[in-house]
Amino acid sequence: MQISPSFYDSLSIVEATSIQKRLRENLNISSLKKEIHIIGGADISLNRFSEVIYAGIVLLDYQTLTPIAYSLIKSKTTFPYVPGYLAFREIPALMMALDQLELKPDIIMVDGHGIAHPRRMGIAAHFGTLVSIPTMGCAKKKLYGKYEEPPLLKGAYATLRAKDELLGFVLRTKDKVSPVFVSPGNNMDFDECLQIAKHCMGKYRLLEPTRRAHEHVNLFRTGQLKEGFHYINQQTLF
DNA sequence: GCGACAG
DNA sequence: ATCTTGTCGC
Repeated sequence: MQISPSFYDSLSIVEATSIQKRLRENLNISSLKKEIHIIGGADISLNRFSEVIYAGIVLLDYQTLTPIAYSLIKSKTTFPYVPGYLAFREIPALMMALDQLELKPDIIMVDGHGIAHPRRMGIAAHFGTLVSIPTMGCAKKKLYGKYEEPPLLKGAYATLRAKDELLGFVLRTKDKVSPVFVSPGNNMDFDECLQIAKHCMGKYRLLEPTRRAHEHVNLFRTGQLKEGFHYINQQTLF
């Protein structure tokens, strides 16, 4: 057997929904009270119409936002993309990428939503209930909730909410670009989520952890990087 | 019944 | 998500 069969692939949407409702009981949105030295960025890449998915987690030094190492895994998924159920499609592969890490990050930023989800179980929240590392989500588009457009200045933000419940934030990561949506996944609170997101803003629209993860899984899919765990050669100038 | 709808 | 040229704005 080349690829581990996934339990998630056998689920129906109805079954997936009940799993989300059950996992929601395990959510813990409270301060991580821990210093962050390494942050991980998680993302997946795939060819259209293919069941093969390329997953990756890139580790960055939190202070400098410099990539330190990365884990890449090629896997398969048959669970379809259905808004609200992204976790069932991507988590099995992300779990393999995490297991393969020889160095574990203090927190992980996942490409997708945390609790900014109809049942508060976006991929980052779901992943966070399955692993021992705090998680948060950063998505490029809204899935659930309402918000007012934040000012067009980098760093400006608005709250994302459902009824009166706070779900996350809509953050302008760069002047005059569409904002990103950040929300806690598990074992982190709202303020920390926002502070971390602001800390990770670079010169691009995407936050550095997810931007680097996206970059790496794409290089992997196109054959420019190899599967496995690799430290990044910190080349010294001169 | 009609929109909205992560990747 | 991925494909994909030119084009508009700063």
